[in-house]
Amino acid sequence: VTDLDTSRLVEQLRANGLRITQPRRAVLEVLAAAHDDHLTAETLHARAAEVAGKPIDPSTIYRIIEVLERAGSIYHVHLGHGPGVIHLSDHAPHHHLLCEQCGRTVDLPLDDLDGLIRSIETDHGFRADSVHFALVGTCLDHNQPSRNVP
Amino acid sequence: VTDLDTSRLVEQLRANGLRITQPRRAVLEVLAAAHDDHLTAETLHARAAEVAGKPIDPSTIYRIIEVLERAGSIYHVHLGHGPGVIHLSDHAPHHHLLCEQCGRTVDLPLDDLDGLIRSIETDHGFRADSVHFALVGTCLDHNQPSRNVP
DNA sequence: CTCGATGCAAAGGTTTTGCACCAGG
DNA sequence: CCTGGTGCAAAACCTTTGCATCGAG
Repeated sequence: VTDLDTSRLVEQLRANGLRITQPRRAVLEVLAAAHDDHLTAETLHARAAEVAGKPIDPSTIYRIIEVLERAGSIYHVHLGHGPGVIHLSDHAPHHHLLCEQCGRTVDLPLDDLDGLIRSIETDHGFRADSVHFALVGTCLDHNQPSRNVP
Repeated sequence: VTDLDTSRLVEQLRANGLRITQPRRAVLEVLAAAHDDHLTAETLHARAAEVAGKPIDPSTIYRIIEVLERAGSIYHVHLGHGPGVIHLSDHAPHHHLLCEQCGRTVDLPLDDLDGLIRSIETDHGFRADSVHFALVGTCLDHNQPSRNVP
């Protein structure tokens, strides 16, 4: 499964005339393995370096994120106060409930919001990006350690 | 109206045992005058300094924001990729449609979302902050390829 | 070979923090 | 007065950029 995901991502890069370098391959493997996790650039950096077996420069990670975003492979959004988070764009569409207390994100199935988003588009002429949605608030127990917000 | 707002904010500070200093008063006046604008810290800083008639240090602004947030007077969220935005917490509840192309926010009436927010709370144990809502997407005037989402 | 991609280093914008001094109550 | 608040300066934090070099195709 992970290998298939990686190959597919590699194809997406090739289709855009981009080179498959070692750092890029490592990033793609990490993303494919992360499934629906929301990685920060820092986490992605650390994991990719581990996969590659050698250090990768942070700036390279950010440039790869930019390239992948333009290629349509990933999304990158700032949900709360902390760093931006990244995930593959072709996962099951979902939204994020972001707890401001602990920074934890809870996934919300698309259909919970689908009707709303549609009506906003017709009523307000605003096309909501269905995977970039974040609803900020507080989860019931906000004592958990956070990845995104201290 | 603005004066009343300012006094009320001053009372909120006093109630929390906080001192009414010149920079704080200036910030409160700016906030009261801003109505439902979504100020960045930088804008707040500039306006407060103007109101005070003398320079205020940026760090002071950030500390005031922190204090006001703890006192419950204001909210402070990061809607998109840019800096955080601030507004009073007791304005007419509304939500934000944030255009990623132009950064413009469109207000969305509360009742469009009220049912949804309620059902999220019961279904997911997540209390959405009804004034902190941001739906990221693209407004009609800017239906072009995005920097973030091609 | 050639151009795109990387590493390094430095700077960018936003926010936080340490410390000595100032001023509100 | 006396503690909380401020200004200043420096750093922390996340991210971007310039430039020389490297390596994929």
